[in-house]
Parts: sequence; structure tokens; C-alpha cells
Amino acid sequence: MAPNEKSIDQSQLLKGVLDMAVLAVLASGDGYGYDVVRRLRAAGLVDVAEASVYGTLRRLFSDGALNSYVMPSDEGPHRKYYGLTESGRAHLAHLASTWSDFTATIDSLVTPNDVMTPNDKEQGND
Amino acid sequence: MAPNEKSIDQSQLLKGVLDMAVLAVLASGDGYGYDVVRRLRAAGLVDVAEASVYGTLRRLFSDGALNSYVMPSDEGPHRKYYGLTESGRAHLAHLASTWSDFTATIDSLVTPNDVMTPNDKEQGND
DNA sequence: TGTGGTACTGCGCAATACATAGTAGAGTCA
DNA sequence: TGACTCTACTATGTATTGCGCAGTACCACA
Repeated sequence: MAPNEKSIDQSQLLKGVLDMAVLAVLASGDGYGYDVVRRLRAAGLVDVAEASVYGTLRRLFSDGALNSYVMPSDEGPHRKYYGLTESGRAHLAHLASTWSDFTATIDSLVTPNDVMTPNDKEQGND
Repeated sequence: MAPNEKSIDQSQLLKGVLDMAVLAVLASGDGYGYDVVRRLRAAGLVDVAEASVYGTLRRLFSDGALNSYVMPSDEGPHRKYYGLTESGRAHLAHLASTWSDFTATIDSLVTPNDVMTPNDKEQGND
């Protein structure tokens, strides 16, 4: 088993969460694709792929969650900045709420420390 | 927004997590497909589809994470019980660890630096 | 005989993260 | 000048996987 197996799993875990992660990053300041990638990696999503982020940005933009404007750069090609719209902010709040509920549910499933009835095991289900 | 929008999002969030959820359910006792579905729903995954669970069980089985045995039932057709193998238990531990890291990362992204800073702002990061 | 609940299987679709390759601007260096 | 690197973005195709839907089969009950 390779030590980077965790990274592989992360690809699947990211499904449905990248949107939220990108919105969260942009909530703390407008950014362009390349920059968002670096911010996500700095935050711990070290294996996130550029194609995934650019794809997500385009999807969110055409969804109305983001607006965008182009700025020239003297370090390279122009930069297409993205920022949250009102709808995007609402979307982020919605996703965060869903995420919170979801993780609570999963955690309660995975955590062996039972939520209750510490003593007796349920008698045989037929 | 329809009240079941959250359920729709959950389909994507489940990616990569259903394996863990199913293993977690079986860690607390062998079970057959139909039963696992009900246990997952009872735990809060109310919209999980049968096809997803059966597919996951088959995948985990051919992966060596589960063993299986058939038991007759007088309530209907036979039941194909599944139980964790050693490998399955290790897999569950691995997934749980990955999940824990992942949620910590995402939470730190979504939760602004300080849980709440009503109006004293920290200096803007670039 | 028909209806409904239980229990499982198979096919095909949809969403999405990613690999890969390509375009293009700007700087460095031989 | 040409090759190379870094930055910045785009397009295409693929793999994974959850799910919808249809089908099979067993049993109970009216």
C-alpha cells in the first residue's frame, strides 16, 4: 500500500465539497484560478488538481454564484478574478449547513462510542 | 429552495464515504443488504438508495473487505449476510482516519479564522 | 389470483475530480 | 534569437461511484 493512498481517497471525498471549498476561499477575498489552487493547497488540500479547480470555478460562475473580471498582470498572462455574488454567499451558507449535518451523521456512524445505551446490546434482530 | 435540496447534495457528499458508512454499520454486527440500508437510514442517511448499498457491498466483498454467508428466512427470500474481514476492519480504520483529516481540513477552510470576529478585523491578507 | 413487503441483481446514466495536452504571455540565459 | 521555465487558463476524455429503474424471486394474506 502506497503511503499516498489517502490522497487517492481524497479524490472521492472531494466530490461535492470542492464547490464549498472554492467558495470558502473566495469568501476571504477575490482570487483567480491559479491563486485559488495555491490557497486550497496551503489550506491542506495538497493534491487538488488545477483542472478540478478551474472546472469548479467555471461551473460556479455559470451557476451565478461567482462574478468575474479580468486584470492584467506583469508577471505573466492576464488573470481572471472571481468573486462571490450574493447568490454565491447564500450557496456557501447552504453548503456549509449541509456539510455540517452530513459530517455529524457520518461521525455518529463511524464513532464506535455509541451515542447511547452503553450497557446492553440490542437483542438479535431476526 | 426546495426542502430536499440538501438530499440532492448528499448524493455527491456520499462519494467515497458510503464505503466507510457501510463498513461502520457492519462493524456493529453482520447484516444483509436490505438491513444495512435500513440501518443507514435510521442513522440519518435517509436518502441512501438501495442500489448504492448493494453495489457498495459487492464492491467491498470483491475487495476482500467483507465475507458473506447466506441464511434462509421465513419472512421472504434468503438473506446474504456480510461481515467484516480483518482486511475490512483495517480498511475501515484507514478510511476513518482519512475522513477525520479531511473534515478537519475542510472545516478549517469553511470556518473563518476566528469563529466569530464581529467587527474587529484582522489586517487583510493579500 | 392479485397485491404488497422482502431481498437481491443488472443496466445505464449523471455528476465530478482528474490526467493530459495545448495555448499564450513574460522573464531568464546561452 | 531560440530554448526553457513559470504563470495562467482552456479543452477533451476517462474513471469512479451513487442512483434510477426494471426485473427476478420468495412469502403472506385476502
